Amino acid sequence: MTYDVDMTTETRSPLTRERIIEAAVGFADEHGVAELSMRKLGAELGVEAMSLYNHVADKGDILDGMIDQVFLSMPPPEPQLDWRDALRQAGVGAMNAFTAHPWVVNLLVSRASTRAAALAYMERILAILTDAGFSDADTHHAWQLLASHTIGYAIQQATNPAAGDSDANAFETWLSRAGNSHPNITRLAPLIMNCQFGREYEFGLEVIIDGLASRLSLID
Amino acid sequence: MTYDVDMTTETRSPLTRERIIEAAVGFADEHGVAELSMRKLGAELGVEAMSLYNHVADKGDILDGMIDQVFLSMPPPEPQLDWRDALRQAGVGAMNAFTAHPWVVNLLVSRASTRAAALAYMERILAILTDAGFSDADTHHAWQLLASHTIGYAIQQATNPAAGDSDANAFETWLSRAGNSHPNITRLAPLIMNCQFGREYEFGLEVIIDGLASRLSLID
DNA sequence: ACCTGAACACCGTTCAAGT
DNA sequence: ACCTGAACACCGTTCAAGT
Repeated sequence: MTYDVDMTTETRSPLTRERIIEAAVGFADEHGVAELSMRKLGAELGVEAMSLYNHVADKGDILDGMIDQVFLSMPPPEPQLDWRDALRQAGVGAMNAFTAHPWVVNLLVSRASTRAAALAYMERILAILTDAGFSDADTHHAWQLLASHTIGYAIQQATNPAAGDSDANAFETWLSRAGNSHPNITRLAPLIMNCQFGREYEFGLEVIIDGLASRLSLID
Repeated sequence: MTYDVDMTTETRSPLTRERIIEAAVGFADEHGVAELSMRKLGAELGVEAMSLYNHVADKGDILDGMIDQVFLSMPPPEPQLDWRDALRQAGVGAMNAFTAHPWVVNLLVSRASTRAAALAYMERILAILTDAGFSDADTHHAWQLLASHTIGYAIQQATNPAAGDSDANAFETWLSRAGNSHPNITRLAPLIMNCQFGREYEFGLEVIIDGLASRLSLID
């Protein structure tokens, strides 16, 4: 005895590239990107691994799509903002996305591919700087500095020795064993273990923006 | 008929953890860390893959050893230096090591393990800052800022869209297709493609050191 | 003590076969 | 047009067997 209405079952919508990438992002958020495999992703979607190849070129295509989706989730800065506020908003928006999806910095490094969405983000920052009056050379310098700062903090956060359950333990056991020969780390251990990366990031962002502003004031 | 002296053959010295890691570093320098496998590494050493397990715990043990070796290759800053020069020397030394072994930033991100050699590097920087007169909180801020800057540039360099042979082409073909909607990237393309990351890094390092110095002068 | 072959459980991917 | 099972070439790793 069969029913016509099987809309109530879990897997209704047909497979698409979009749905596959969405599921991959969810899987990576939950289990980390290292655990992601075609077979597991297929199972997540109620399908065999080989079916995925009807909608994506290969696994790399999925990983690229995941990078794109994270960058697309960063809201564009509101256009009426002062360039300082625009940079703050763009920076914090990127940092938030990297915090929500820590695996993306791993993908950015390991794939070394320039994704369209990442270039769109870059274009936004370059526009802010150019409109603020920076020369081409200084706009490029500033982009490098801002991008490095953001990526650098995202990585510090993602690889924080004192984050996670087991890692905090690992850091403490290392301290109890090697602490004597590392007096400064020992003394600063509480600060290191309770590091608020978001605040550290914003502190550094202010330093950089101030530095850029003083450079701009030299010109006009 | 056998000879006692087989010192002339290629594989004389016995297998050790040290030799394995050394070979792994050389392999990664040449082929990239993604290509590294136990079987290939064994072949490189004239031995079956399974023999490696007599000297290392597992592949992760090798990867950790590779991280250690890169950090150990960074020379400690000369002790008599002014703190600004000491930071410059430590920063440039780290950047040079990351340039010579671009795969290490990949390992740092993907493994998220805190290695003893990396902590020794951290201890050096903390000592410089503390000796210069920074408070504990500011020493921690400064470490975060300097480390983020260094890691960030290393990654920008390792994933540079205009580096390598095929990637430069990829960036140019992307430009010819999407350049119209990205006027700032198009205008700055020559700067982007000829970016001297080492110089960009040092430019940013000076900005950071100046910012730190002004913070220090507020105190005394 | 150290090395090895065979085996196991996993990969990404191809391809002929199904509907 | 889309999904599948079997297969291929590769992983990391274990283990009993060799010397």
